[in-house]
Amino acid sequence: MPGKKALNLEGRSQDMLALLDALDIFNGKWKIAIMCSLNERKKRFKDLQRDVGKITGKMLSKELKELEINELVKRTVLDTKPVTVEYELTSYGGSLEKVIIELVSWGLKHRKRIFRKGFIDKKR
Amino acid sequence: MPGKKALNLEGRSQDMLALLDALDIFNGKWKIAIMCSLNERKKRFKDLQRDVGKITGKMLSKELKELEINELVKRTVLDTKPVTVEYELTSYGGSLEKVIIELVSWGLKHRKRIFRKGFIDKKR
DNA sequence: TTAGATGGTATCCTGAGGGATACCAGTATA
DNA sequence: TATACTGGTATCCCTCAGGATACCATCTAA
Repeated sequence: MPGKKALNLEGRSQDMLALLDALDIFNGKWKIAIMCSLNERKKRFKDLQRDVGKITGKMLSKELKELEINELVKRTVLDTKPVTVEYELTSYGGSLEKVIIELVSWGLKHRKRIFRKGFIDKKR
Repeated sequence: MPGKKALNLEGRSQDMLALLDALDIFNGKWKIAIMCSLNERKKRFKDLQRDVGKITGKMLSKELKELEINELVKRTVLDTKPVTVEYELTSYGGSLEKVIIELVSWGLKHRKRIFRKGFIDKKR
């Protein structure tokens, strides 16, 4: 199939570059889940740990740091009896709400489909 | 979904379970990018390889197989001079379009933000 | 006193995710 | 003849993501 040469096909499209950039931000196993949990409301460390799968403290701490660096999450230390720390989305982090909503929405449909097919959820 | 109140005091919410399921489907470094590329139109192996980042043949092959198993992508072998293989989204795979659109859209905004801040894109 | 909750950090260690490279068979083009 | 394209496989190899575990200091409740 010759002949389709001269489109603006100089490698990857802007869309693809943008997507790869976005995916870079969400490397690691837990970042999107954390963002999703925080999208509900601000939460403390242990709340997050219970909320998100079986993440270890070390991993949660690490992922949160990276999200903070990327200005998606804000960390606030409260001067309470045992120190508590609150995590919340920044307004920039909030700009991910649509992505998260679509992802969750798809996940819900996917679950129904899986269950309809009779598969068993062994992992969680 | 917005405005959700159901306090789920015992463990993770349905939303979180659904999200974790969805993320499981997209493990690996390239699956979402592949889906994005195929969302544009059906493509052949080498087209995909050029389209998506610097993915190796081995990885592309592997990711495509997994997507096929999950019924997100359909593979068709064409009886041409050198055998060509077409990959396209299944209708189920197509149900991810909104997710992809939101992700790309966010990525584009993110790129602008990064460039505005004067960071340099070293990796691609 | 002991246990629990708070939010972490420091280490150790393993598996697999994934890159690099070579190779294959068939066709075409120069 | 030699090179390049098609869509892959087969190996080798190695980093590092991420799990397990222990630990820390402070405070409260039983």
